[in-house]
Amino acid sequence: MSRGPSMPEAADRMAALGDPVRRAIFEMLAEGPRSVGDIAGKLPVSRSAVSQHLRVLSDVGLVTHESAGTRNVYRIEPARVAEVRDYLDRLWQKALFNLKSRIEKPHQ
Amino acid sequence: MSRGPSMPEAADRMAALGDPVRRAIFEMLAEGPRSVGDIAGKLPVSRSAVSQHLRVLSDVGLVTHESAGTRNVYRIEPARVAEVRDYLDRLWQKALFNLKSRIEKPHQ
DNA sequence: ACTTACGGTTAGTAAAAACTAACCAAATAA
DNA sequence: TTATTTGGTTAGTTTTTACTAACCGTAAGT
Repeated sequence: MSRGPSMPEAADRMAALGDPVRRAIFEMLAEGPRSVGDIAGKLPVSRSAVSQHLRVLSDVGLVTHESAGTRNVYRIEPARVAEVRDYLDRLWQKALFNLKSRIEKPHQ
Repeated sequence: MSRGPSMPEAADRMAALGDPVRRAIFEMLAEGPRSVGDIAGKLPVSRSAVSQHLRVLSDVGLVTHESAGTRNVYRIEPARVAEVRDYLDRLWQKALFNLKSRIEKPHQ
């Protein structure tokens, strides 16, 4: 398939959502698009920190941004969220199946 | 509700799955229950590291263990995985809704 | 009893991640 | 033009995290 050197996958997005501040940012964006300063105003970290967190989220494709004048408005990319959800759903189904089929037969 | 001081939530489980080694362990366990040494044998980290990772996964309830003699067999707790999936699903739905309803009205 | 296999815990170290402060650039307002 | 707002970037520090090595306990085998 030869995807790029480090095309972000569901796993990378999971890591991005692992940080509590980034989760807070992400949940805010789930309510609707917001500017950087707006987000920073509601969190106990500096605007710079928020900007860096948004970069991480952006790198894995979970959010996109669009500049409106001097402001930068970020929004969630729902399709990427769905991918992470589906990744977990597959693991969940697999775990369910493998627990049912080999009950009490660890690693046979 | 007064849940304990640090009852693990979906968000905490997300953080636990943020580490690549833990994700590898978790995906192995999705195939079926395995012992600590067995897992360590297939990963480029020490048995001690695996033990510590399993502790993290165990603390957030994503896995459980059961000692069989001198071995300790870990398995996935599917219900907890489903909770994380549902957490993401709610965020996804919310994001979808809020993008549709207020198009081009950032933070109004 | 001794030995081996298995795994949790601790101490200490190394690596990664998050944060603030300072700076710079671009767009708007005056 | 000059000042203000907004936000990205960098440098440097602090904090957190992951890791190995060494140790200890327990269960089973001999």
